[in-house]
Amino acid sequence: MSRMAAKDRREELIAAAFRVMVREGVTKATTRAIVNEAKMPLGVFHYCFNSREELLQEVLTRFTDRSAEAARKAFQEEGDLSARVCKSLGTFWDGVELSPGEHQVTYELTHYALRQAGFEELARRQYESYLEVHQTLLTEATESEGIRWTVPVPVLARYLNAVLEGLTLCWLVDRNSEDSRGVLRLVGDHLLTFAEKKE
Amino acid sequence: MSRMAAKDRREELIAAAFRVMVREGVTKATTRAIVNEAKMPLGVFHYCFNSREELLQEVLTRFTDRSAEAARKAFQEEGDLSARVCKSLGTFWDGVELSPGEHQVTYELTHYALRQAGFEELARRQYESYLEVHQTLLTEATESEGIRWTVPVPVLARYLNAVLEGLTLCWLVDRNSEDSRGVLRLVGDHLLTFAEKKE
DNA sequence: CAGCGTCTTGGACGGTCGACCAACACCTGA
DNA sequence: TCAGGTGTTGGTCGACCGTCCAAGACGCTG
Repeated sequence: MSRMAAKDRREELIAAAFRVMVREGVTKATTRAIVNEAKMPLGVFHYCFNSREELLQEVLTRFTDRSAEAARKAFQEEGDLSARVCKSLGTFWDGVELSPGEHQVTYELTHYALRQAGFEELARRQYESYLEVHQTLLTEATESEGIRWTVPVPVLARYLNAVLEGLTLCWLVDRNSEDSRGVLRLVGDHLLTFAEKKE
Repeated sequence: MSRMAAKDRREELIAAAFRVMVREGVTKATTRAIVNEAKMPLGVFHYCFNSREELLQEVLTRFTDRSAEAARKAFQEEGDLSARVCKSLGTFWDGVELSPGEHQVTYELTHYALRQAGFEELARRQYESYLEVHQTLLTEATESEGIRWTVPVPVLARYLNAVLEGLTLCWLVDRNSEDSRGVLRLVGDHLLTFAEKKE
């Protein structure tokens, strides 16, 4: 194998682990499966990582950041509040249907973290990040649209997060897009009822 | 060990597996952990089950039935529609906070089933059951309250399922009861806006 | 009592896993 | 040039896993 800095190999291993997880699930992402995906000999693994858990930690935080980034990108800037909410939800959902595996893995990682001693904090950070993104976007809308929310923003954020996560999970199982989008419309309209013109 | 019919041992093993999963997670429920929990020698396992997967199948379907039963029980029969919806959601939530482990396992089993070749159908049946319970209860309310829903019942059922599952998942991670109950109130009120007096 | 299903048990097999290590190859700077 | 830090490699270790089996114990029936 051509010589490569340990740092670079770490990144490639993380990317390989990412692919394996999306394709086959978290439990199947063994050290051997990962180095095989990266086309590296097994010995490389523990030269770059102290343990498999260290890799998993890294992957989980990247997934979390990735989700947050995707959510932020889904947030539309143009049009009136109604159009923006509708578009944002639609864009989020397109992402789900486009890459179901990635979303599936985020759930698996959460449950893995909840059961792994010393990993609970990572799961907590994951959901803290989710909620924070929703809060930020809700608050941003407040300023740019000249409205205020008639319900506490943390509650609204949790509501949105719950619906989106629950809906995604259900779709991952039964793939019923039509009803799912119906729910999305329901929630979008519902959200608008909490927006009140300022003054 | 005292003599016992294979059928009875099966039930005890299923119950033991149930306990191990709730306590330590699905992946930790190995054949050895299960027979140990049941205080039986290892050999018993494959005398009662053809494979570990056969046990898991059994446990998953029981969990599914159990959830459906719990949901049906949470459905309140007394009072007007508003009080019933409010009480039902409250009862469901009390169940979540009372036994988080059980709910956590249902998610783990879902994701396990989605990744296991030949098990996808079980996961599908699980969520089909969830949705069906919601539909049934919504339709029941239709008749006993003399109303009709202004939104297709399957969409409403999926909405409820999504919120409850997503909210539970989020709570399992961050244990924020206050905001969770706030969301529940939001959703309860929202649901009522879809009820329309008949004629 | 003998015979025969049913149940019990401890041990063993092959496989996979995370982790580790000694030996070697390479590159750089003194 | 050569010594020492850095990267590479294949093999190996002990642990744990699901599964299987032989040998025997039990209890009913004829």
